[in-house]
Amino acid sequence: MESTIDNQSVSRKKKMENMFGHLDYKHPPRLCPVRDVLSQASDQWSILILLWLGYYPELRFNKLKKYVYGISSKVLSQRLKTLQEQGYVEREVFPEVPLRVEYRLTEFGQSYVERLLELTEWMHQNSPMVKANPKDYGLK
Amino acid sequence: MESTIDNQSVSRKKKMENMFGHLDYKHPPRLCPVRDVLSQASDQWSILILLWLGYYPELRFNKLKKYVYGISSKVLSQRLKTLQEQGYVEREVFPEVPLRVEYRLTEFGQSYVERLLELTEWMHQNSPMVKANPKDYGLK
DNA sequence: CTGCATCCCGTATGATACTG
DNA sequence: CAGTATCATACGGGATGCAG
Repeated sequence: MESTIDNQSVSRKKKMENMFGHLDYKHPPRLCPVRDVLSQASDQWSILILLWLGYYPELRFNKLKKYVYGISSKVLSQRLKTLQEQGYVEREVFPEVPLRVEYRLTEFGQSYVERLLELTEWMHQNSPMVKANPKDYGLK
Repeated sequence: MESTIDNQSVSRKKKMENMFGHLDYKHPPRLCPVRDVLSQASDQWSILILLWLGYYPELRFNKLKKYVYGISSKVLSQRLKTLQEQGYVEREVFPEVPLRVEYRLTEFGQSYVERLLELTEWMHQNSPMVKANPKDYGLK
């Protein structure tokens, strides 16, 4: 039992050292997976957007806006832009009348959503808080 | 190949339906694992704090502050408080002179850090951006 | 329909100083 | 040492309007 915890601990340390370098806070690495990357795509809105894009093969702007209930047009377009730049999302414009724009996950995005779902699912199953605090998200 | 993608897609949908209910945006579930839980513990500072607490068995306030370079006392204590309330972190006070306070992960926190590390490690290995954008985090 | 521009505000954050 | 209090500020994000 204790050895299991130790093994986990050792595994964690190894992983961290691989990512963060020698872990000397006086000389931190130039590249930080958390600060540089994860923080760009782990906020509430981005996660919800990505999950919905993982559920449907493609989604148009206003459809997405409905599913991610509560998000504003501005924030949605901002997040989509960032997610696009970071390589999670593809945007395709169909020059029809009226204009049609479709968003879909890239392969990289698909892969990220897999991990995200594992994390979210685990949260859903394990956190006592999620079951204790039902809320209304400003739905009308 | 295509069937593999389909299977992934089916798996994703199943997971989402389990977590989010029937996925009707007009009648969203009262409980949302992303909005209620994950968003509380997936911001940049919380992740870094948790990772460091996963690396060391326990850490004192100022030590933690040094490792999570760039964080202010205020924000650190705020996050620790939240993480404590959410059940990720334990706080122990030793009424010595000078005062000593130690923080450590709960079992739940340990478990979360495992998942966080997987995600972070994957980010580190897969994102092209993390390698493309070296930065200075205000270190002196 | 898509989604950007503008205005506006509350909160989060950072710096500094101070207390138990 | 471990935080809290205060102040100044930056940023996220909502509402509205409009352009392609």
